[in-house]
Amino acid sequence: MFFQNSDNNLLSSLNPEQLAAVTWPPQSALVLAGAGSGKTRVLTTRIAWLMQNGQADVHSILAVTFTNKAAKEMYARLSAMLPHNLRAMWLGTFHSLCHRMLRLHAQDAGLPKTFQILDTADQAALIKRLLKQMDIAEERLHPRVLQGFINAQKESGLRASVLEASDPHTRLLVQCYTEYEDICRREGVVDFAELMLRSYELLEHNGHLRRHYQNRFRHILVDEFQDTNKLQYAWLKLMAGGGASVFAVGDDDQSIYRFRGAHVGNMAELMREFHIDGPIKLEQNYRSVGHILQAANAVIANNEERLGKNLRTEAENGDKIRFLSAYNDLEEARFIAEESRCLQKDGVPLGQIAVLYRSNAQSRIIEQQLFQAGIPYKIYGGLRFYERQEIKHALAYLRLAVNPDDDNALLRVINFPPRGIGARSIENIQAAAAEQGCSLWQAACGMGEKAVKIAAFVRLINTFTEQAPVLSLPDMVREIIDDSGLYRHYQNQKQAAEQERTENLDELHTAAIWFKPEDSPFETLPENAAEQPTFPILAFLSNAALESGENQAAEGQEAVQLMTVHAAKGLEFDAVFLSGMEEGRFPSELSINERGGLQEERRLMYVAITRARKKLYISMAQQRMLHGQIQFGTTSRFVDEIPAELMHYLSPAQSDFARQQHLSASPNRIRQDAYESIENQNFHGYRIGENVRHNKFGTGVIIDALDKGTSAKLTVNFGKQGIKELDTEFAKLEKLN
DNA sequence: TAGCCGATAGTTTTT
DNA sequence: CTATCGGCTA
Repeated sequence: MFFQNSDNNLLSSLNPEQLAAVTWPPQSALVLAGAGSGKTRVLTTRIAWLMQNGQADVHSILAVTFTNKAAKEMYARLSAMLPHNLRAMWLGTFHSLCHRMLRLHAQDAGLPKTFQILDTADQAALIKRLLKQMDIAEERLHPRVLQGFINAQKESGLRASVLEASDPHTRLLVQCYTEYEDICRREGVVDFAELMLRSYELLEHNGHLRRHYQNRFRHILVDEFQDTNKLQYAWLKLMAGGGASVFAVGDDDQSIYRFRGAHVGNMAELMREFHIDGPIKLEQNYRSVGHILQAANAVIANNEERLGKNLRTEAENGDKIRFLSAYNDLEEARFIAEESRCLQKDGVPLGQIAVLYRSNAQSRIIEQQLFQAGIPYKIYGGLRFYERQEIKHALAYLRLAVNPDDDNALLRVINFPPRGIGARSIENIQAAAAEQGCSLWQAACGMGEKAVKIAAFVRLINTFTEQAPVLSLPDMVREIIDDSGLYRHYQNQKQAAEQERTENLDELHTAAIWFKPEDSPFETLPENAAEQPTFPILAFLSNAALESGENQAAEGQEAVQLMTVHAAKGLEFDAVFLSGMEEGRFPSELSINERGGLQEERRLMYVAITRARKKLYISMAQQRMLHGQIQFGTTSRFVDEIPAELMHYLSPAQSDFARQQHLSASPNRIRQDAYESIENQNFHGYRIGENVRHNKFGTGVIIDALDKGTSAKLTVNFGKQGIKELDTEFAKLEKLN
C-alpha cells in the first residue's frame, strides 16, 4: 500500500500528553484540553489511530462536533490521514446526525417523509402566529419568552404532556407549548431542538433501532464537550448504552454557551457515569507567548468549580499586554486603526489581526475608523447567507413545491412579491383552514376561482409542484426565482441595497448548481433515492436550515477581522485587540446579576485572551455612546485580574491636534508618539488605568497623572460625576483592586 | 392593499 | 443611535 500507515508517522509529532490521549485504550475518557493545546488534532488522530489498528472501522465510529465547519475540517483531515472512504462515517454536528437518523427512520419517528426543518427565525414566526391565533397579547406573553420556554423544555427532554403547571403563567406556557407541538405536527416541521428530542425518543422507544445503533457505534467521540446540553448528553448516553467507549474532548474554562443551554456539569457527570478516574489533561500550549498565557491563567484562576488545569508554554514571554484607557470610544477606535496600520508595517498580515468585542453594537465605530484609515476589514456576525430575507423567500417557494402544507412557507410568500393578497384575504384563508381543520394551502385551493388572486397563486405553486420532480435542482431554483416574480421585484426597487438582493438570488442558484447531495457526507441518501425525485430539493432545504452559511472567519483574508468574542472561539491570530473592556459591558451588566453569570463572563475573557498568539492589546473607553447616550465606564474588573507586571500601560496623546501632526509628519512613528508609554510609572502609589474610590465622587478610573515631586496630580474619570483633577497630597483615594 | 411613519427596544449564537 | 415592527393613512 502506498499509504504510510505506520504508527510512527501518525504519532511521531505528538507530545506525551497528546500521545496518551490518542492511544488511550478503548474505554471512555475525558480529555481536558486547554486553549491551543492541539485538541482537534488529538481527536482526529485518535480516530485515525483507532482505524489503523483495526480497533474501529468507518461504520463503528460516531464523531460529533459542534459546528458544521468543524465537521468538515475533521472530515478533510481524516481523508488526508487515511486511505479509507469516509463517506459512510457518522461524523457531524448533533443536529445533522439526528437529522440523518430521522430521515432514515422518518416513519418510525412519526414524521412525514418530507419533513422540513425550522430555523430560529422560522420558529419565531410560527410562535408569533400561534400567539395571534390563540389571541394572547404580547404583553401577556412575549413570543421570545415562549420560544425560550419551548426550547428549554425540549432540551430538558420534556414534552408538554408531562409538564405540570402550578401557577397561571406556567399553565399558559404549557398550553401554548401543547398547541405549538400540534401545529408542528400538522405542518410537518421540526425545530432544532425537536431534531434532538425526536431522535432521542426514537431510540428510547424503539428497542430494535436502539440495539442496532448501540451495537454499531463502538467508539463515540465528542468535540467541544463542555458545550453539550442535557439532552445531547442523554442522547450520547443512550447511544453508548451498548458498551461503546465515549471519548470526550473539551475545556470547562471555555464553556461560554450556558445561555443557550450548555451544561458544563456534563463533564463531571460523564466522569462519574462512565467511571472515568480523572481527565487526561492537555496543558501544553502551542499558541501564545508567555505573557499572554500568564494573563489568561491569572484571570481564569479567579473562577471556582474548575476541573483544574494550568496552561504552560515553551515559548518566550514576548511583548507585554498593551493597555489603553481611551477618553472615549472614538479615541479607542482610532487607536485600534492606527495600531493596526503599525502592525501591518511591522509585517503582520492584516488577516492576522483581530478586533474582539463583547457585543456586536461595538463594532460600528471601529469599522468607521478602519474605513477612514483605509484599512481593509471584515466584520463577522449579522445575517448569514441562508438567513437573508430574499433567500428565505426563495426557499419558501421551494418548500411549497415539495410540501404545500407548510403554512409557515405559505404565509411568507403568499403576498411576496406583492400580488394583491392582503391581510383580509389571508384572514379568510386562515378562517377556512381553522373551520375545516386543514392546512392553509388546502383552504386556499378550496376558495375556488372567485378569489382571482388566490387562484393565481395556487396555480403558481401548482406549476412548481409539477416541475419539482422533473427539473434538476438548479433549474428548479432558477424557475422559482424567476417565475415567482422575486427577481423582478428586487430588480425594480429604487434602493441599491434592495437591488443587490438579486445578486444573492443568483448566488443561491449557483449554490444549487454546486450542491451534490450524494457528495455530502453530512447528508443522507435514502435507499429509495431514485424513487424520490424531489430528494435533491429536500436535501438542499435541510442543508440550508442546518448550515445557515459560514459565518466564522476564514484563513487568508487580507483584512482586519472584527467579531464578537463568542465568534472568535476556536480561532487564533497573531495580534488581538480586546476592546470595550469596561465594567458593565464586559462583564456584561446583565450577566453580573445572574447566578454563575460572572464566571461565564470570565471564561469568555479567558477565551478572548487565548486567541492571541503574539500581541494582545486591551482597551477601554471612559465614555461611550450607547443607545444615543453617553455612558461612563470604569475599567473592567477582568483587566485588574491580570497581574500588573504583564501589562504595559499606554496613555493617549493629549490632543487630537498633536496626533494629526505626528500622523502627517511620520506615519511610521505613530505608535511611539501618539500613545506614549507610561509603563512602570508610579505616581506616588497610583498608576494610570487604576480604579479608585473617592468618598464624594464614587468610583473612578485614573486616566492621566502628572508627577509634581512631593505629590502627583491625578486626572480621574468618575463617570457621571465627571472628570476631576485630584492631588495625592490632599485627596483621599481608596484603591479598588 | 401598500407604503410610510412613529413608537419601541436594545448580550453573547449554533444548530 | 438605529433597526425593526406594528399601526395608520392614502
